[in-house]
Amino acid sequence: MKLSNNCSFLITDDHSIVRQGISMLINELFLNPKIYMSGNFKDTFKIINETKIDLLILDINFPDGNSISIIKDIKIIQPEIKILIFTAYNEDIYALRYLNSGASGYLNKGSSEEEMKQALTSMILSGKYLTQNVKDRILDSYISKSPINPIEQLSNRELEVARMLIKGYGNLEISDLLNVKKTTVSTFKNRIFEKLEIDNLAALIELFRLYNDDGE
Amino acid sequence: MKLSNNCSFLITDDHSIVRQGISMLINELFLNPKIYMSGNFKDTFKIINETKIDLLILDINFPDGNSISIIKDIKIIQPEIKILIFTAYNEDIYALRYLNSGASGYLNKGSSEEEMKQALTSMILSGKYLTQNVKDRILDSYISKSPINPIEQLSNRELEVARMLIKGYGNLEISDLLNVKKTTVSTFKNRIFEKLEIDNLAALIELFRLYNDDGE
DNA sequence: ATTTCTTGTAGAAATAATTCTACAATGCAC
DNA sequence: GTGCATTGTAGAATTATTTCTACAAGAAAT
Repeated sequence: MKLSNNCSFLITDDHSIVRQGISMLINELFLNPKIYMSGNFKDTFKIINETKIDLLILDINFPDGNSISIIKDIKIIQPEIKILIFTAYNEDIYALRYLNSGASGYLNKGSSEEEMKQALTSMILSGKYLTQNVKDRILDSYISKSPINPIEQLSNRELEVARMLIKGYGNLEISDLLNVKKTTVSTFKNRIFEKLEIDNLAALIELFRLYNDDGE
Repeated sequence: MKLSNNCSFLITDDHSIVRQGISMLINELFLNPKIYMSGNFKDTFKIINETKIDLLILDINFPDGNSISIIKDIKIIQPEIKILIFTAYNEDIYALRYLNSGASGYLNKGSSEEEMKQALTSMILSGKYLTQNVKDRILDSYISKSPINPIEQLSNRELEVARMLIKGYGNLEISDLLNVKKTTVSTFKNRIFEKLEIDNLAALIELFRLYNDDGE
C-alpha cells in the first residue's frame, strides 16, 4: 500500500545512476509523486525557485562551507522544504553541521535500500530522519564534549582548507579559490595542525584516511 | 528492442542505491538477464565461485593494490568473465592499471545513464568498453613503453628521498639526514615529481599507496 | 552584561622550497 | 671506446610558506 500522494521530490546528485535508483524507490513508496532531478546546484536552485518541493534529497560530494551555505540559501527560498542529506561522508564529522544548517535528515550512502526507504518515508511523514548514531551524537553534544574524532574539532572553514590541502593544492591556489590572502591560508593551516597536533601534510593525509573521511 | 538474452550479471557496489540503478538499466537493455548483486568483495567471491557470470560491474571505492589483486583472483576463477570497472576515481590515474590486471572496461561514475547503457551493451556485445581518453592513454603507454609501476623509474637516492617526503619530513630535515645541501633535496624532489608526472606531495603519497601496496 | 574564546581575516618579517643552471662521475648504447 | 643520458651534487635568484602579531565579529561562559 502506497503512502501519502502528490508529494514533490527533488533529487540532486551528480551520478545519474543514483538519481535513477532513488527515483525508483520513491515510485515504489508513494502515490503520484512528482519527481524532479538535477545533477548540480545551479539546476537545483532553478527548480527550487520555480516549484514547490516537499522533499529535497541532496547528495553532497564535497562537504565544505559552500554546501553548508547552499542549504541555508535553499531554506530561505523555501522555508518549508525538507532536506535529506545523502552523502558518502562520515556522519560523525558532518551530520551535525548539516542538521545545524537546516537539513532535517542525514543518510549515509552505503546505507541499505531499506534504510533509504525508511528515510524517505520518515521524511515525508514526520519531517525528519536520524540514525541512532546521529541521535546519540546530538545528545552527547548537549551533555558533554566527549573525546571525539579529532577532525570534528575543525571549523567549517578549516575543514574546507584541510580537504584542499589533502588534494594537493598549495597555499596560493587555495587562497585564490577561497578569495582570501595566502597568509590567511597559512594561518588556517597552522590552526589545523595545532588542533590535530601534527606538523606536516603527510600526517594530515594520514589522519583523514584513518578517520575514514575519504568520501565515496 | 532488447538485446542478447539470458546473460548473467553481477553488480558489486557498496551502495545499494547504485546497485538498484544499474540493475534497472540492465533490465531495460537485455532480455531475461540474471542479475546478482553484492555489496562487498566477500560476497562477490561467493557468487563468482558458484555461478557463471558474463559481466561483472565492479565499483571500486578505494583503489589500491588489494583491489587490483582481487581482479586477478576473479579472472583466475572465471577467466571468461568480463569486468567493467565503475568508479568515481580519475581514469587518468587508474584506468590503465585496472585494464592491465584483467578488467576490460572502465567507466567513470559521474557518467550519464546513456554512457552506462553504452558501456553495458558494449561489454556484452564486444567484450570491452573504453572511453576515447582511455584509448589514447593506452596508445601513449604502448608507444613510450612506460613501465607499469612508475616508482621503478626512480633512482635509489630518489626513492630514499621520496620515502622520507612521504613520512612527512621537510627538505631541511632530509638534507640533514642525508648530509647533503637542501637545494640538493629540492633537485631530487623535482626529478621525482617530473618522473612521476605529478606536482605535489599529496599526489606522491597517493602514488605510493597505489603502487607500493603489499596487496600484490 | 561583560569578559573570554573562537573564527575568519591579513601584514611584515623570517624561513623554507623551488627554479634554473651547472658540473663531474657513472652507465650504457652503438 | 666514444658520445649521450642519468645520477648525485650545489649555488643564486626567485617564490612560497611560516611565524608572529593583530583585530573585529560572533559564540560561549560567568
